[in-house]
Amino acid sequence: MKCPPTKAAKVRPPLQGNSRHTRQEHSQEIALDYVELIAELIATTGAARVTDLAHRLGVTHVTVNRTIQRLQRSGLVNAQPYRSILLTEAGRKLSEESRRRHEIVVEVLKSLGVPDAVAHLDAEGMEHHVSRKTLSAFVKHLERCGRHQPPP
Amino acid sequence: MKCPPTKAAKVRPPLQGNSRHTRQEHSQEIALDYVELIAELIATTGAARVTDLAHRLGVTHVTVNRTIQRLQRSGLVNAQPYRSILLTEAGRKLSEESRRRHEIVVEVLKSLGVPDAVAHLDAEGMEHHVSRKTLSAFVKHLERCGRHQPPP
DNA sequence: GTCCATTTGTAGCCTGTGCTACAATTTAGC
DNA sequence: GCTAAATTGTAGCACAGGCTACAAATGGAC
Repeated sequence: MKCPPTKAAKVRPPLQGNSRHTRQEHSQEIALDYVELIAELIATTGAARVTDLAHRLGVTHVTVNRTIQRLQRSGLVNAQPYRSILLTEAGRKLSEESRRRHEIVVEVLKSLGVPDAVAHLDAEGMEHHVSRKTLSAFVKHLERCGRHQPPP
Repeated sequence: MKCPPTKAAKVRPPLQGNSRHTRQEHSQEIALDYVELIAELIATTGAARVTDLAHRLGVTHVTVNRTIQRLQRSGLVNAQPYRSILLTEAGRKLSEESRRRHEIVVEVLKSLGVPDAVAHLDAEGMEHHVSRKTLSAFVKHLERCGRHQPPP
């Protein structure tokens, strides 16, 4: 025989210590980037087109296309062939949360003396790794500093 | 004909805006995690074994094995079959840099009121996105706070 | 020295992201 | 309405990271 239950199907590895970057998290980060950018494009230009996304993300339209397909499968966007990409309710919610998070991180970086431009660039990468607790600590810090932070 | 130079071989896309997460960066992050962990294991247990790495990273030994092969190709580690993994000079240097960066991020988070445990977890993800300039702003901030930060 | 558990390595599969090349559709010009 | 350019979609490749299943080596117990 070849494949017995193998000891209770090996439920899942223990995942002790740091178990982030499970590839799933990586694609989740990418999903957030897309959703955020789609929201921005719709807000500023009225539509989220594949070419624009590709341009802004620095990838080809093919990559965008396939990622959009994946996002559609997971219910974040609503895309029909040859038409502008729309966000679902879930996608819109996610984009707003992501945007707020992004702005908070930027404000915190600036409050620590990081130059504006750098703060925006770095926040883009960091924001996906800021946990709930850290985020709330950030908000409290901004309140202490008397800095403006976006409403929840 | 099928494949003319296609307009100067299309040197590279413009990459305007945010062009991070190019998959290359992702694997670079993973490389840093490995190198850092290898250094830690060697320091604490005397050897970096595949199984330990797998355990700590929350992946199977197979994944570790292949990643190690990749790291060896890029000259960061020195691995021989069935023997403990060693860091090359480049790998050691990278791991120290990474470690210092990690500690700075942790200290900054703590100085902002993030609980210890959370700070360590979040720093792990954030540290790879902290640019040189932001890092130096962090160091200055820690000096202002009178917090201890690791030497360069 | 032999046997068995642990550790390490290999084969082969899936998914996700990147690409080039090419096909189909839309849009704009006429 | 027809044609050409731009946009979007599809096919098929490469590579990295994840896995299971299985093979090989190492290291102790005896």
